[in-house]
Amino acid sequence: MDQKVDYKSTLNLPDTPFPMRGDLAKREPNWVAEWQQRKLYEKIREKSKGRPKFILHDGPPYANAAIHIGHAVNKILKDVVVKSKQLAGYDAVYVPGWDCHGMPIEIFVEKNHGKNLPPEKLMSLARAHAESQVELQKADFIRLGVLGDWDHPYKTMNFATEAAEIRALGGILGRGYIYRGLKPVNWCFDCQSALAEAEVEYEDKTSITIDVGFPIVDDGERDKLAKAFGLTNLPDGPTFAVIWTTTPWTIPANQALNVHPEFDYALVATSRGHLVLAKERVDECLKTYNLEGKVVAIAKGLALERIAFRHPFYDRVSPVFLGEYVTLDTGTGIVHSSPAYGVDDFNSCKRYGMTNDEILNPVMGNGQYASTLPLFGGLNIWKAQPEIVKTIEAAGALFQTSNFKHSYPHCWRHKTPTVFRTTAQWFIGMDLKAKDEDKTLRELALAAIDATNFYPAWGKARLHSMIAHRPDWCISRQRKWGTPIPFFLHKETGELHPRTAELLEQVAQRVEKEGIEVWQRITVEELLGAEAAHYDKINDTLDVWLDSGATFRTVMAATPALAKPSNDGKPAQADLYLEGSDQHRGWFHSSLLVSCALDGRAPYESLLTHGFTVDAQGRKMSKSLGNTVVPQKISDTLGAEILRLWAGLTDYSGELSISDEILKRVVESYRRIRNTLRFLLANTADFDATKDALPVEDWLEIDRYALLLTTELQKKVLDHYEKFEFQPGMQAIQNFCSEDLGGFYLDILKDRLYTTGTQSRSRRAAQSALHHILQSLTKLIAPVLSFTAEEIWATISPSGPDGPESVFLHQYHALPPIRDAEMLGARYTRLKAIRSIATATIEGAREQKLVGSSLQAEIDLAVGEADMKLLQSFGDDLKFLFITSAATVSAGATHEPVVLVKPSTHSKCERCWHYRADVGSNTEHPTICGRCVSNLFGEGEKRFYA
RNA sequence: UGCCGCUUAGCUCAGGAGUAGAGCAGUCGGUUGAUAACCGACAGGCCGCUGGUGCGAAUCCAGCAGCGGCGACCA
Repeated sequence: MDQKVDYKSTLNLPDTPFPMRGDLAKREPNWVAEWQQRKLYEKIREKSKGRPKFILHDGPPYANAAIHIGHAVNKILKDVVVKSKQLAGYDAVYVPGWDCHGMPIEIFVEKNHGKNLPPEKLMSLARAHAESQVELQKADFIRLGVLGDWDHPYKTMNFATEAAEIRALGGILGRGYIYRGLKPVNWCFDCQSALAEAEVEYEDKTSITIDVGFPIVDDGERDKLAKAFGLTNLPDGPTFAVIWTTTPWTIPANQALNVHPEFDYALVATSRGHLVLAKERVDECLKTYNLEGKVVAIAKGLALERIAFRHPFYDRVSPVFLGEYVTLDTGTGIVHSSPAYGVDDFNSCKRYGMTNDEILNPVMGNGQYASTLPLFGGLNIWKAQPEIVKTIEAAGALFQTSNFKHSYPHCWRHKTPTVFRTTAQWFIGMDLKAKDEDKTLRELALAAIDATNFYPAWGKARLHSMIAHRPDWCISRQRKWGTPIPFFLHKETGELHPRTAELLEQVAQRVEKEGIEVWQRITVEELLGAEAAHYDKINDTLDVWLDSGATFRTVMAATPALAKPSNDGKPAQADLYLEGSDQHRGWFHSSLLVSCALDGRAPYESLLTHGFTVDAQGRKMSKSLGNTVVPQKISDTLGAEILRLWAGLTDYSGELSISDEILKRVVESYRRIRNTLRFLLANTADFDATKDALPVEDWLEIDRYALLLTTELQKKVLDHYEKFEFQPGMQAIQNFCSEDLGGFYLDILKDRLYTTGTQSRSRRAAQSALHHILQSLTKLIAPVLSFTAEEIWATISPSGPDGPESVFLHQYHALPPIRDAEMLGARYTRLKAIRSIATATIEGAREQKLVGSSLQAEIDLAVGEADMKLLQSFGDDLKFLFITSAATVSAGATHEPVVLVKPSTHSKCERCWHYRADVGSNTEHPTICGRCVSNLFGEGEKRFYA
């Protein structure tokens, strides 16, 4: 053996086709395509038959425009939940859905094809547009690695769903919750429709404010006013009740003035006559009016009741009504009341006996004054405001005008200011009781909230207070692209047709076949025959929030895959609804009300909420700030896997911040996890668990300890997953890879894996442990790092005739039990403490250039009695634990171990790199040590601990 | 304006009355048999601010600030 021997080739070095770099952006689309081609979702369903179902019912995104980061977060979290439940042994079904009716699509169609299209034309264009948007978003969702029944998603515009919604409407009506009422409702002039609470958002708006004087009507009223102020006569000259408003456009509809019964009102003498103002507001008002004034008399608001003033420019009387809602914060303490355009105004006027017919409503649905309105007919109300101010001024009634910035309701679709407008609408009454219920709908909903689990817990208080305070739900819309409210009203009485339930079913059957468009074609005669002459057909549509709010019934209960067995005759609840926190007033809310109206309980057992995405500074994402992060771009550069890991590593209960730096950190985390898994793969490449695995009892001690750490990790992570806490789970995995594996077990293990006999017990024991760790970790990361887990799985279990196997067809790994867990934990906890002292000391020696690699060092550990016993118990294997060439133990003077490091004086074994006295002891192999000779040609070294 | 939540190292997050923690990033070094990887050491924090109760507060209490959310009839 004179020739140089290639000992390196005798080592068992890592070997794997699994690349170090994921090349995610490029390779992910292949996985996605493969999942689709192999019908993975269906295979999982097949395999899970008979297991308990876990239903995460998808909240339908609105079918409009490409997805943004918020959509991505939501879908990824849903996917992580579903997969974690699937791996936990459930049949975790996921049927994605889309919200397809409603304004944005209708607006889109109007923009592109013009207004005033024939209804059926509009609807077919809307349907086609919605369909295209569903496809667009679907592709983006699939690209994120989300598994679901993408071939059979639900759409609220499916004929069957539309029909089911009409039946649900019938159900709610049948239970007695629906009524028609004349009320002020939120109104958007751009929608030309009523809006629900959830469709209104507050934005800053600058309004024109005016202070307007309403002159006292006549001598009779002057006397009453004098009396109210305890005067015998009202002083001569003009007398005004002065009001302040931020909505001059409501002045033409003014029909009353409101004062607070308890407040003091002053009669103030000024150069412009006598003014009635709240006493507390006098000084400030006079200042703004630039007037000197003197309080002549004081009266309680109560005394002013029903005294009549005159409208500033119309020949009309405006009486004083009492209102508790009047405040003294701003204004004059007197509020002008236009019952058609304010909730309080409406209520107080009704209380004073005003009939519906008496309420003036000169503003049309499009925001213009009716042509019949004197002075301003045909004008847009916002544009008319300066004119109104001028008119008031010309009438000598204007005391002040200025601009005022305040928070004001806006349409969340159009972003334009909304108003309250009194119209006849259909409502679901919050405080109504069904015939067989002793609780009101509101009470039912509150009780249902109590019975629901919230993640995080504060969601409960939030939804509770919303439901407790919300007004009745206005469910009718004056639009076309929506589920019709197919009612017939009696022309004289305004009553619903007595056979409404039956008629609804007839319409539902038609809709089931022809879609909601059919309502446009159905004539009154067709359904009512001879009665037709007495009935009007309603053309309102339903609020889209009812579409999505009813999906637990129209979709979940109607889709066999989503239906869980029910034990009480009512459809089973979903296990979970998971949406952004804005859905407390959206889908969580509407679903709760519809479900309580129909079934008297919530449609879900648990609610999970996540926050919104913000940038690194915590600012909201907005196009104008230029801080938006586009999911498609991340998928195409870093890979969707990075976005998934970002979601998994972020505490989603608050805001989720994302930025380039944050993503960079996520990429680092990804590499760490990926490379650890790669090492496990590479060192078990020649290991066939079915043939080579050793029972735990035959492993070396440190292998059992590694198994113990893995068992603890898996338990911890699964406990977190159970509570939908992915961030701490993923962080634990990351730490496990760095600390327990990279920094300890794997580092120590390399010598044994590489140098001992390929099939030796020592090596097979290590591989047995690595096998279990790999199995466990791969499945633990799979919910979040789905692509990577699948790639690992394909490496572990190569393709069968059916293509590569999927990790998602499996469950979390069942780790073998460990008998001596407690003892192992104690031993190695102390060992690691001693080890960190040793590594620090070796580092010191390295700095002094005494040693380079730790294998150049020999250490002596001077320790106390207990530690001595511990360390000696490792016998000859002790050095392996410290990755030194030798490790001895001696009695130390102190309790704390003292480590002595010296460079080895022996030669370095060419093969195992240990410095040993027996290098060259075998003359046939002069450059390697006795240990290597034995491992290569003899019985192999005996190891028991490491 | 009211209520709720958050505020700990450059980043993501733990901890929760008793001498500040992890991972990643940074710096330095080792290794070159996980190599665009791996190992080690080091450095880095008035634990948002101000008070209070404790022997002792990042931790409990009060107030304030910033950020976020929700609510609000400002006619």
